[in-house]
Amino acid sequence: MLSLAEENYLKAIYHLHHENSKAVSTNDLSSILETKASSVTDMLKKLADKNLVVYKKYQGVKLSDRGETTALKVIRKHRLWEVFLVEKLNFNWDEVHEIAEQLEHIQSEKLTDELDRFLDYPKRDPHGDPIPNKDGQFAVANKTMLSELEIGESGVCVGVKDSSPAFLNYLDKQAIALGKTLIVKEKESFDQSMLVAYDDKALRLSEQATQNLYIKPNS
Amino acid sequence: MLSLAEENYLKAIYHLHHENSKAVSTNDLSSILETKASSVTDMLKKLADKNLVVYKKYQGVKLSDRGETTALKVIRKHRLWEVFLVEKLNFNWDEVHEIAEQLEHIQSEKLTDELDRFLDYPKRDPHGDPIPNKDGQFAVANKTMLSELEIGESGVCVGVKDSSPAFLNYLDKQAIALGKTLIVKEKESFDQSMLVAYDDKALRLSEQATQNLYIKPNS
DNA sequence: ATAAATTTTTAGACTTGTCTAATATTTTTC
DNA sequence: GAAAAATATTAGACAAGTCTAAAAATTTAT
Repeated sequence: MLSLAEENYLKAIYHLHHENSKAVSTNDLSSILETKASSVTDMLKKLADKNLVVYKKYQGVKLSDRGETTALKVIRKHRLWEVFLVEKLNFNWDEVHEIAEQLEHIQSEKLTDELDRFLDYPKRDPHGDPIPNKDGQFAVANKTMLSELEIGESGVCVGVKDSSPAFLNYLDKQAIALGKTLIVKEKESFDQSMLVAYDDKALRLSEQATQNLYIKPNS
Repeated sequence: MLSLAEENYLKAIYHLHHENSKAVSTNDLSSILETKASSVTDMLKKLADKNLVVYKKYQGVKLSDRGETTALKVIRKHRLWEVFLVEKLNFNWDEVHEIAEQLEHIQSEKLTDELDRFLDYPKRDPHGDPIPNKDGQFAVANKTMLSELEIGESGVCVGVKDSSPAFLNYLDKQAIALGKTLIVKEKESFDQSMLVAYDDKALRLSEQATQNLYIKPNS
């Protein structure tokens, strides 16, 4: 039975590893987890003792199979609860992360599986992230960053990389939501901003924005 | 912002106080909370410093107004989650307590209130206990222990005092559920057991059982 | 390829909530 | 109303998870 802190470390290692698939550094973990590097080192030793991670001093860390399974269970719970909050309890997609951070640590396999059934086995959370099934498996979507599209290309919004309330709120304000179709009208080489068209209007998006919106390209 | 341990102490003080309305003893708390008496003393000092309880050495403890409000919020959440688990997630009434013990500590007023709405403002949890509203108010039911009924009297099951899985399972096995009407046929003065009739059958219940079933008497 | 900068680890300390053992207070009993 | 029993508190210790400051290892730059 893992502590809340241990589960949070495993989740953070999972996410960092899947961003740039190499061993995760102490500093990256400390910045994500908002702790000091020395605390991270302490915890990595403990997780290594429990065979949840593979850790060699000064070499970074990665999850063991057991660690990955555990991380995926926590992520599954996090995303299912997010769906619940949005679909059943009238939450907006920018309000759910913080609460799901708490709910993801509730221990009850039956609870998780019944919640999954109650929500009708959702495949994605409100931010477009895939929900692992009971066995930790999930579909990898065919998607690119909006910033990768060329002028004239179009696609459907299918997710966000940055799911901070600030970004999600900004998208709400621009009426950009998952499912909307965007067409790239211009790309400004000076600042990498883009002019995109949707819903009969056009909008300029900063590089910051286009590098955080996932698109499923048309064709 | 209170810790999980602090919330559990407040809840335990609340429950013990409402059983036999006098100041709650250190030993009673330690037995409910499964800790040592010395740990209880330590925590009571801390809660007194935070003005959540009124505590004088060797004199027992009771909740301050602020402490009672806090305890009622935790109890409200516990009971709402129990309703959710039974009504929406197919749990039996003997399975929900343990999970609700975890869920009751989730911090989000909006979550609690939306859950309340989603469940259509339930008045009682699956064990018949009242659910405090947003302001901490709840209806006190007109009920007595089954053991208090005389021969020939009848009433409807409206709650259980002991909500341990063992007792709830026993009731399930006897097909006794909330809402059932019971009629007292015999009372045995030797061991205080009772013969009760319901659903066209008769059953002998031990004193242990009759002292843990709440009945709303007919007339 | 060495010096400087960065990253990581170690050592020792603090907080929360718990424990055991010893002591103090209250309650019960005779 | 004293002695015995029960209850409660204090003192000191420990584990988990964190911190700061100092030391060690690695990476980068010249």
